[in-house]
Amino acid sequence: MKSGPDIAPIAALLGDPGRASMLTALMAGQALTAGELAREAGVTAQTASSHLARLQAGGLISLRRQGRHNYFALSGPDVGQVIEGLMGLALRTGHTRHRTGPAEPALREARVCYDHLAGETGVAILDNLVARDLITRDEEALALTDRGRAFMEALGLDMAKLTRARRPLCKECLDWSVRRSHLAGALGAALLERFYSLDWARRVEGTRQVRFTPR
Amino acid sequence: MKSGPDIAPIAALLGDPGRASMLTALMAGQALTAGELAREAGVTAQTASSHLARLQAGGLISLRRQGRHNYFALSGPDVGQVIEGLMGLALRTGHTRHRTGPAEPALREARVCYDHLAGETGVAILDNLVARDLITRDEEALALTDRGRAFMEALGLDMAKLTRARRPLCKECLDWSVRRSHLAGALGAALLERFYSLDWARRVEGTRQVRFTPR
DNA sequence: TGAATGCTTCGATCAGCCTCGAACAATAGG
DNA sequence: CCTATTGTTCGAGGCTGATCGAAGCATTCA
Repeated sequence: MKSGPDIAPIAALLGDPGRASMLTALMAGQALTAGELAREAGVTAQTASSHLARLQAGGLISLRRQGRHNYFALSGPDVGQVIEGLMGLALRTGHTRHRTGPAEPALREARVCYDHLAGETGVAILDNLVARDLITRDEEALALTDRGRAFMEALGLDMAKLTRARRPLCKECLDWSVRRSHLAGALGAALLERFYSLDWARRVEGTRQVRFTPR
Repeated sequence: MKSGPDIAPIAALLGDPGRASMLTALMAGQALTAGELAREAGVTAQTASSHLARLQAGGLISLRRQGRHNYFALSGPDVGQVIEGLMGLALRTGHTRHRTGPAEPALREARVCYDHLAGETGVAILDNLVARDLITRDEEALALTDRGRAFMEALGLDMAKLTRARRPLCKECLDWSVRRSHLAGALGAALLERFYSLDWARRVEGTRQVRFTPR
């Protein structure tokens, strides 16, 4: 009778607190070892191993063996998109985890959303780009202008390469903390990468925080 | 330690086959009674009642009592967005429900995605609008042109009212069947509504299918 | 080669919850 | 007022799955 994609098994994978913690940790975009993920989720190594095997079987994460370490990462940006969407839902429906922890203000300020910049800084950057007419935002839809393209090239981005990629260049990503959009897509990812290499920004080890140097 | 939104309880709500079926049925955008949802999910009324109470407690659906009927509907467009995202993930990771049912081709052709048009027809319409320069698509980001605005007004849409609404006017929504974007947002919803009132399209009772009259 | 580290598999336990039968409450219609 | 319809609550049964202890592989290092 029923047809089409079956969301229940995938949602069930996201529905366990341990697995949700692991996936949230992987939202930072970098691969983590099984041990790190176990500590992140607050479970023993055996339990984590079982969870990770299940997530991998479900196609949500990918495994890369390297010596005696097993590095796990999200299997694609779409996984991150769904998780961010769920975070927005969780916020709206009041499912917040315990009282607001100490690290939260910093996360609100600037954090990594899988592979691009999120938080108030991310939103501010997009606003700035729009104000300078480097990106047009017509009713929340984004497009890079010719001037914007030149600006990005001047910044050292290989726009031709970005355009060739199948991935959408500009994409809006709704921020669960600020409730406004920030820049995602191939351009968002490339920009953050460029910030790192220019040393305008640095990751805070082991978290999703991003700290900016005076710009 | 942990902070921020907690996605696990919400994902767990989506992770039960019965509840997933109910929510998928509600993706059609119209409110359904408890009995209809029970039939949709293939469970008894008692079981459905328990599921619905849980979904409501979780904030994913809203209840409206009307006589002896209880009408349930998704609590907002964001719920639909997340479900569509999960459908895309399910498709990519190969979680399809049984063999392709008889109704699937029709759903692929044209269906309702919460409140706007999806499927191959939806994608084709967006392509057409772009080709006629009524909407610009720069790297997958959408914006209505002045000509497009005039076109929509000529079609009988109250653009001033749509612009006033807080909801984004043009938004892209990734189609899980075609793997390309179709038009969502306030304009997408208004367009579908207009198709109905012009009798260019009709809903197939009890499904998400949309059948078009010769246009 | 032996020891240590990182991770997985196996087995057993236990809680959570999905399910439905039965009973109860509320509403519409005659 | 009585009955049919619709929906919820209660209780019991059954099953999946989360969890961890113990043991087994694989890899690195001395």
